[in-house]
Amino acid sequence: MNIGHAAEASGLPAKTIRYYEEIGLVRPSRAANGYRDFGEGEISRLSFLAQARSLGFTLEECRRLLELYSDEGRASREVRTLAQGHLEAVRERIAELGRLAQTLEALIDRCPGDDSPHCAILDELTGDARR
Amino acid sequence: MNIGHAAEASGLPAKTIRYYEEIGLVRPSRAANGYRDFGEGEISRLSFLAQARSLGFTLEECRRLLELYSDEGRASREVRTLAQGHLEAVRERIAELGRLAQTLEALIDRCPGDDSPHCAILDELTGDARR
DNA sequence: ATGGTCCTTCCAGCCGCTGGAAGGTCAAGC
DNA sequence: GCTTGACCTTCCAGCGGCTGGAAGGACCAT
Repeated sequence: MNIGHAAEASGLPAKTIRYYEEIGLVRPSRAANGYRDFGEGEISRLSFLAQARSLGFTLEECRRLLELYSDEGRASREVRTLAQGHLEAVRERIAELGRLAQTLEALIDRCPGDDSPHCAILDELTGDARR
Repeated sequence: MNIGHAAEASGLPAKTIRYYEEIGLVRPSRAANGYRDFGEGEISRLSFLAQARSLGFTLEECRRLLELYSDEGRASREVRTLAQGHLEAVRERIAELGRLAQTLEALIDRCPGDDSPHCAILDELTGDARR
């Protein structure tokens, strides 16, 4: 299976697959003509990566997840802990963005949004927010 | 005012200030010895940038905000629109991360997290989620 | 033989910095 | 006057995770 088909099968762009090979996440064999040749196992890894990435795991987390995936003797605790950590990071990010959104909302509310130059948003940015 | 003091005054690292100069967000003059020399105006711009960045505006948005800031004839509508767009982007990101968190939570709940190798998270990633 | 579609490698760029190397400048203390 | 140390300068490289493009080889159908 060459890279084009692997891309179609896994849902990842060919460019991304080459990149994943470069950083050692997949190791396709090579055909006589130099083309990459993806077997079942490699396709599985690629699909796995596509899924894990879509859940927001970093590539390093993906690397660890792949290790656990191919380790029959893994403890599910390890997977869970990894996922928990990621979830925690996502939640923190959400909280951070939530505070941001609130601040922005408040500022937008106080900006007239008309032809006049006065604007609470600029006031905040310049530190003229008092008054 | 040299870059070290400008950094202290604005709250931005000196490296960042140099970078901002490189991309044309600030234009400090130079002293005879080649050192950057920041006047009041430049310090204001740096503080403005620090604030705007902390509200999550991209550097391109910051550039536009600085333009509006120094345009006495601006219409506050323009600032508001820019901020609205940014807020919208933040909200979308929050929604996206919220969906992510929910999915992760559900998966984590279904993973025993013990010594056994079976794990709903890995099942999801491999596409074995049915059953 | 020709054309079109694949594949290969390599290099560069996105964003917003950040680190480090190599060297110039300045102020204080001996 | 000389050294030390803290500043400053430029330049280059790297982070994550790709993405685009150029230049050239391979394959397949006509």
